[in-house]
Amino acid sequence: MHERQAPITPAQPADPPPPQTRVDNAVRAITDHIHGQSLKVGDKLPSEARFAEWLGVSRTVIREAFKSLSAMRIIEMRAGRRAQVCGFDGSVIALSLTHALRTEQINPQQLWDARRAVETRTVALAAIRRSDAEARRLLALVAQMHDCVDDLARMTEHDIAFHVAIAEASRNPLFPVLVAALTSAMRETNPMVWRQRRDDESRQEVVHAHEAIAQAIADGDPEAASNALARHFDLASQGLVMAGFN
Amino acid sequence: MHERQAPITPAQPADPPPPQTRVDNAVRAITDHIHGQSLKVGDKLPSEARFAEWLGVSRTVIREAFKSLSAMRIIEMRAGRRAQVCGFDGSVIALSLTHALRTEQINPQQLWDARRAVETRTVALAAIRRSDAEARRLLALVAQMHDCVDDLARMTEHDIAFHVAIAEASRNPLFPVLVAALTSAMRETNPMVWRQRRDDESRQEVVHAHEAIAQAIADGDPEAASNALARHFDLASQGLVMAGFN
DNA sequence: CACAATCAACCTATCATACAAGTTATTTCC
DNA sequence: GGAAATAACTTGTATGATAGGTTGATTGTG
Repeated sequence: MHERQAPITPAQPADPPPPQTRVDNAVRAITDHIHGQSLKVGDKLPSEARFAEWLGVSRTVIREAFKSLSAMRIIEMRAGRRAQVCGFDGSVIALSLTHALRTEQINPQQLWDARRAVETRTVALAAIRRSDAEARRLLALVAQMHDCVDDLARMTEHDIAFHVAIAEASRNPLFPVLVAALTSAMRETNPMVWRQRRDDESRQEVVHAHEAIAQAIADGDPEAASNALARHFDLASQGLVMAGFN
Repeated sequence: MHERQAPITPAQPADPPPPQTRVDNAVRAITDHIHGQSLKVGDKLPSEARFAEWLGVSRTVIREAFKSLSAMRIIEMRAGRRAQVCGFDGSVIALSLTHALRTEQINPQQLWDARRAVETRTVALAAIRRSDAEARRLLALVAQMHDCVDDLARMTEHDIAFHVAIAEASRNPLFPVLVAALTSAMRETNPMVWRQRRDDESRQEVVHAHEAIAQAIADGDPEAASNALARHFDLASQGLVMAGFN
């Protein structure tokens, strides 16, 4: 009779841990190299052949290891030149989330809630830390949104740009990345929500919500910014329900 | 004289977009297949050979595409059996963040701030939505922390488990993933912070902060939970400064 | 000497083939 | 009918070859 707390995460049927392949080892060796040599963004890695020799495996193995790291945007590969350490962006996270959405492991509602958590902080920080140029830029972005309430694609891009711009003004490089990832993962579901707002008035309402956020940030009022953001997200949530997500 | 708004993101030297390789195409074809066939977690993919035939490329190309997707945990590969669609977990995000930390694209302070943003919401939601079993579990986890203030490794694992458990109680599957990712990315820097707290008293202080959070959640008091969390993060921030990050 | 064209060396992208080893479905034997 | 042997398939790795991109050195020229 084994005592054990009911685990929240239902102990998976526990496939025995997949045996480490040579590619796995190579991946570790390569990341260790990057870390060990303190390589920074843009630094070049040794060639595939070199690693193959060092690790005593075929180039095939190194190739797959490189590709793995390239997929995770840890390195960047291009024909002819040596791989180099890659800059940090949200695309991996975005892809991961997109896949989770498509396979119904999470739903849009939950994604919006995560955005709410993150952006509640970014707007507040932005209101405090934004530069004047950033304030102007936010207002300009909102102005542009007015012009494309009927162009779904452009609207979406402006929307993403707006929220990322706020995150940038928060002066924490992690936030633009997270916001970009969470937002762009919604690219596939957002159109359905937007289509719920048929009349112009209803659409302008959304733009006005953005306007209020931009204004509050420009005013340097974190409280007002949070409130405006909350209103924006409530609108979105309302749209989600109308579109049949819940 | 070209007019243009000063871009916040310093327009990179703009390498021309890397030409699409066959592997890139294969990756897209495979994800399209998953999406198109509405494959769900655990579903099997066609064999590498099949894809190679369909796309008219060598198995090498498909292999690297598979490995890419496997690195992003979109599929899972194991010798002998066909690849299957993979479940969503935070390990990709965690790896991405770890790499960003190591290459000094972000710093621990910023990571903590992102956690603060996310967890401020998870504790509040947990206080509202937690089941009784989850409340008991949280209190039990804290109790275990008392016993290992001198065992850095166990402490770290308990700490992560605690915060993830809260995120699970928030009933949004995205949150455990995000929290796990953000938390475990700190595995490398946390020890340095912890070592700043030499005396037992100072360490118990940290445990007590956790205790307060768990109690507030058990009491179903979101306000108190947020406050307790804020206190916990202030303590951590203080530790970061002592350890020389800022 | 500066500068541009040329070339050699190196590197990645892809292919074809081969074989070992792990999994799964089938068949065979008791 | 059930268990063991086996066939068919699949992934993991190796080898060797070639095409095409990149880079830096060389060379020729104004």
